[in-house]
Amino acid sequence: MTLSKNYIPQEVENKWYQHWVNKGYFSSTPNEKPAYTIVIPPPNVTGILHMGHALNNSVQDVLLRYAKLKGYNTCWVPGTDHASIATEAKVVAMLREKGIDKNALSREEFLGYAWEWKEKYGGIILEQLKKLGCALDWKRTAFTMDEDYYKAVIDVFMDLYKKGYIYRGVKMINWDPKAKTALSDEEVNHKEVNSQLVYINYELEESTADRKFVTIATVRPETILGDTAICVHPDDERYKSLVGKYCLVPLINRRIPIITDDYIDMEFGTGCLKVTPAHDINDYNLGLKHQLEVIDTLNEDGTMSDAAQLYIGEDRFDVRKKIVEELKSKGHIDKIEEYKNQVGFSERTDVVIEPRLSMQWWCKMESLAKPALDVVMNDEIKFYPPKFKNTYRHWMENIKDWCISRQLRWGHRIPAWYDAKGNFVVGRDENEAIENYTIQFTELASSPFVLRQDEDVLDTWFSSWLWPLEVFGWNKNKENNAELDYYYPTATLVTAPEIIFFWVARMIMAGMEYRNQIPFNQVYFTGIVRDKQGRKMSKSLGNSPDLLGMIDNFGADAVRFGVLIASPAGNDLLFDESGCEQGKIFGNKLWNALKLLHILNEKETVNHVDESQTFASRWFEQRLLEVKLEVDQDIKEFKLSEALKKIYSLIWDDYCSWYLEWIKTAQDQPIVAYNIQQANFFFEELMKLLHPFMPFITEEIFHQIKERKEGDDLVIQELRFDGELNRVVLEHGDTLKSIITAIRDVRVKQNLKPKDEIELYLPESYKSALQAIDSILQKQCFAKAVNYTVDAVPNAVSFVVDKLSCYLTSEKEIDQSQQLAQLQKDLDYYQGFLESVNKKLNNEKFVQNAKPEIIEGEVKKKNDALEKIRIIQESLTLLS
RNA sequence: GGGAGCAUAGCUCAGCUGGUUCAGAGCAUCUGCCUUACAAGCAGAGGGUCCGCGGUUCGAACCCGUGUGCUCCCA
Repeated sequence: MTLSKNYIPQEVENKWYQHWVNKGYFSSTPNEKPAYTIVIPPPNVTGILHMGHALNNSVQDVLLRYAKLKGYNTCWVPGTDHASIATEAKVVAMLREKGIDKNALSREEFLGYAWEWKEKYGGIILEQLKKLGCALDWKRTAFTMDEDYYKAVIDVFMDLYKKGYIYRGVKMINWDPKAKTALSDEEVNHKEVNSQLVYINYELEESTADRKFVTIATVRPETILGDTAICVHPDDERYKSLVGKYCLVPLINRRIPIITDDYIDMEFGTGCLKVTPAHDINDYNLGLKHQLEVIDTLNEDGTMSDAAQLYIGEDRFDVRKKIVEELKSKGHIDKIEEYKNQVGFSERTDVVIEPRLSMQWWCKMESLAKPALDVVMNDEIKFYPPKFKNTYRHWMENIKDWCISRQLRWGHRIPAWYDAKGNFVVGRDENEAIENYTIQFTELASSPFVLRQDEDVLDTWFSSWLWPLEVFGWNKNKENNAELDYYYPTATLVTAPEIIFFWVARMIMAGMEYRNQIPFNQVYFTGIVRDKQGRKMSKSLGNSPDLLGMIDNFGADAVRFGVLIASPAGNDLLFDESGCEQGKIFGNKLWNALKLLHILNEKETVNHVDESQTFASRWFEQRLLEVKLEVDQDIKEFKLSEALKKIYSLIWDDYCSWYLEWIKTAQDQPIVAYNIQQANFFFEELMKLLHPFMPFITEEIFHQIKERKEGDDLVIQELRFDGELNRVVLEHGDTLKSIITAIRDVRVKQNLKPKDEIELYLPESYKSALQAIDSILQKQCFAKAVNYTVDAVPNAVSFVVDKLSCYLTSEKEIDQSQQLAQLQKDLDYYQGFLESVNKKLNNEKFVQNAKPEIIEGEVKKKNDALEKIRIIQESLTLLS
């Protein structure tokens, strides 16, 4: 086998993904092993892969593949969400390009186009997840509008309606004038914007000598056309005389009363509030209280309605400008101030939300929320990081009824039917509705009647809250559902904190309501992906990098590396392409280690004759076990970047820089059989450990280490944790590394070339411990000999490693001054250190209060420092 | 307005129950090396008022208070 100079990901990634899928490695069926289940947070069918997905899915893939390594029967369910508002917007835009108006189409025609669109574009993101290497069980791919899923959503609606949770009612809702639909509170983003606070004079009906008008302040001057009162605080001395009188709305001269309410903030503006019950939630409540008229001056598309009297059919924002000009020219403006205020924007269309009175379907939340709150607060479901428990509790304790209807066509159509008079019944289908109608409205049903189904659909989250249940056929197979029993509750949900209320909370509610079981054991909230400047990556900013381009450029493994290395548990992630670069370079390092192994495998082998020849392999075996244990713990705590860093360092530093160098032999020299055998074994183990993070290259290397039988693939291997850690061997390894590094440092400082021969002297007292490693030392340091001595060595460079005083001699001249300076520096350090330790030990209070083991430690430190000072002073005497 | 979090090397971040495994890692920087796996590399090194101030303590990056700056969530 000849290997290319560098690793070329493009040549292997597709091949292995195809192989894994063909072999069915990702598809799971219940068996006797424990299950480890993840359901993917279903991306929108409109979605294409962006950084958020890359992070989220890389994390899930790591967790899943790691669980596989630990012997679980893993199942990761893929799928997509129909995303009613986003998809409908896409379809409408597509139709517009074709010159088709949505409103000219029948419902069926529109849905025809929508399905066509979904079939064409809806699977793109899933294909992209394959590129990323995600070990998804494709046979289980689900869609929230699949036939069975659709039915489950309708059945849940029916059930909650029967339980009295779902009702119909007129309330102030968030209206999206672009999508022309109601939104839930969670779909509204509040942003601070620069506005103008316009002070407008309303003429009094009965003006007096000193007062002809009242002045109100508003940021929405166009809404004055819907005003039905002016309200002041009952205690406001300025306006007491006006209460109960009337004034006139400018331009239209509507006569409106001046009322009082202690809701008014006397400090804000002029202390006079214009009341527009149709267009503000607070004004609406005031209106209810004071029985004010409600005048809806806006159409559903955000233009002025007939009721506005003026500017009919013109857009609300155009009117805002025009009306100010008109008010100005007619002398109604007192002044205009710059003002910052919070404005709601639609999560999906980003247009300014209109508060609007509207008849909608609602779901009562209180009794659903209670058990869902409990299971999180008592840690039955664990949140990582736990700080999100607070957020969750706050929302759950202040939960409001959920507006579940949307004035859209793409989605689950509300299963309610109306007669000509507006009476309604619910039913799974028309027949059931008719049946229910004849029961509920017996008299009306006795003469011929026509039922018409509600035109609206349900909120998308009203379907996705069933995701962990219905992907396993919860509603489809109500009885004896072995799949659901086996895979549910799922193990881990990996998601963004942004959808904690939208989705996470509601899945917990659905799980508790319908199975009295939590839907997942733990929730890991990933951080928000930001760019180098710390800005959130978003479509609108256009600062999300082109992921497929990056995968083409660096390879999927490198992109995963770049994302995961920057992803500390629960913190935001500052993404920078240099991480991918590092991943690519790491891949290349692995490739080169493989090449060296090939070379070593070709060598003649010899059996070892003494233990020091196998020390390297015995040491690395311990390091490997040590890191496996640490990584295992890190992954349990979702410290994925920590885990990856440890594996990276284990491979690059311990395996490549130390271990392979230690066992390597000169070109014409044979290699110790035990070492080369272990080197291969370790490399395989390292590939297993790294595989969850970088699946492609590890699989490729696994197959390049040696010829393998059909079906002997890395992806299905299990990780071994053999034996107990031998700390003595690890310490010896550390000592060995320290001595080698110290000698290299001396060489640099003394201008000794790596190949200038030296002779090494180590303390006699450590002979028994060090002899096991001195053959490595000799080879690595290019030492002619390793000697043991009790005395200081003359004409030598001395250096201190741990508690060892070492000397080396060379043919070449030693630079005394350099050596002197170094020793003096060391001496100063240790004397300072000793002083600080003595300070503690001489402090009575320290000795009284500190724990015994701390004091013991300080005494030990003191003795170590004294020993080192003695050694250094001895060397100094020798030099001078 | 209410709540949560963050501030440690030039950059990105670790740092558990207060004590030397405490001042760390990676990247970047500097120096020397074309040493036959790897110059996408090897070897070595430098680099910090642990945000400011005050307190608790024998002892504080860590605990408490306070100020400043930033981020997020909710209304």
